Amino acid sequence: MARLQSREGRRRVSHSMESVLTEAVALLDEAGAPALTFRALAQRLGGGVASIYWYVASKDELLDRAADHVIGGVLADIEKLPVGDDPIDDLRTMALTLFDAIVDRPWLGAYFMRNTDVQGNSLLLYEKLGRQTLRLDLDARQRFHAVSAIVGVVVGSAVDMGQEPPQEVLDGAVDREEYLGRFAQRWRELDPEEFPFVHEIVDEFDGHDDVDQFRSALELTLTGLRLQAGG
Amino acid sequence: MARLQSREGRRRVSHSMESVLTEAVALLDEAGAPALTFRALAQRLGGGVASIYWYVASKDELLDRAADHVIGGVLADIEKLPVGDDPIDDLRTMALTLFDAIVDRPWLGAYFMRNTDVQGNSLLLYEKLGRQTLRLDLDARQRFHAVSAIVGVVVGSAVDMGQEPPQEVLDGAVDREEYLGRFAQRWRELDPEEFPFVHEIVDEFDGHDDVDQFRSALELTLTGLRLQAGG
DNA sequence: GGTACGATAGAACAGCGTTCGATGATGTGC
DNA sequence: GCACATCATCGAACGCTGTTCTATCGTACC
Repeated sequence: MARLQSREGRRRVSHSMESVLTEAVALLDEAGAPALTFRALAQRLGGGVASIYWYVASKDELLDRAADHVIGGVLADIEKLPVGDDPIDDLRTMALTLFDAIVDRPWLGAYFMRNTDVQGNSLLLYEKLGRQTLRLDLDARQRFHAVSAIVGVVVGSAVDMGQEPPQEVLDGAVDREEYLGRFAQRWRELDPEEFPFVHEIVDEFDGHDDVDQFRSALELTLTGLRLQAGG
Repeated sequence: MARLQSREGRRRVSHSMESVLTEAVALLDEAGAPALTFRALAQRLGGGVASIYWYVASKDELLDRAADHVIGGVLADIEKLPVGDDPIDDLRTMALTLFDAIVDRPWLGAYFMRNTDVQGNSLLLYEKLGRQTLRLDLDARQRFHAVSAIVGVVVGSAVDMGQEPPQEVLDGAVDREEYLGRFAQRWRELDPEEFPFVHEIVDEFDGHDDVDQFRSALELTLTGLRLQAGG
């Protein structure tokens, strides 16, 4: 795709929507949201800054499309999943797949399903989730709310967990374990009379597993949903 | 508090942590996250930009503290609530109070409970929520997960709903109703064969009430929790 | 009254998203 | 083979941002 030619002057590089999004996501994955700048992206693509504006109208649109690009991968994974007997089991599997993608990409939460005009994959994923609720004994409103609830749990948990850690963790100077441990330590020093709950759960918090935490939250919602659908 | 004096030169203005946070939150509430800049804040306080740095070390810390400032109000509201017989009913009320505060402040979701060192109110709120779970028949891990789940639902729903609308809505040129209606219309034009679920719920989506949506999501989680606690 | 310190502020800096105008490359009609 | 419109690219500039530097003011204390 890259045809470059020059009489003697500087190179011209030709991109494509695909390559722009791929490199944008790569930047985000490698160094987090602040690393995605038009200048950094242009350098990676070997071109000029303004060229990117031929593909997207703004940084917001770039992130919308980058998000949808990632969701495309998630969607492909989800479509590979076997269809089970129990729609709620299928919902759980799909939610977990989505969670895995978001938890490593805190920026994704804020842009998921933000503008379905340019986010065809997100809409398809939404449809895929919703289709499971069609197999349950619910009315339209309950179905709408059910999918919203599941997406809410996924996004909420992922945002809560995946927020950009301070620089020291990103650098690798301090690992996540130790970072959490510091907070735990601070919590342990609180007055037990004033903070009985914090003391109750501090050991659980210290060194806890994000996926476990998410699974539990999801399970509560799915249990509620199952009950609503009549067992 | 504001003592100003000058022989003939320019005024000097004295602030306070309180006034800095109050004005910061006011800016955020009036015009959204992008409106909070150090220059805008300084002008509002009638002082210079660099003065703000005497109170906070960075914009991140400013937002951490602003978030906690708002949560302080939420906490006060929650402490006014009567203690009921059913801890789950109390959890619902508290979650709704928290939701109300976050839904109008999308930025809050991202900064809530981010750094408990400077967010004493958030920690107190977390404790308040958690204390309800102490009245339930659960183990420590379940309690930890329960509170995480509730916070996740609140933040997830609020972030999903409250994301900064495009400029036209913020200006008031287009109201929220119409903005949602546009998406609904686009959805109605999709192929019903390919998007059966979207068609099923599009009327629910169109003109839906955010609070209803959140209540439903919360109810699913609370139902699951009640079941987990043994009815 | 000098002096230390709490608090304020203007100016400058690097980096950001975005816009502008110019220019290279490409495909079409003749 | 050549003009021409269009697609795509790019460097430079603009206004804005968070942040830092350095200088200064005002107050309380000995």
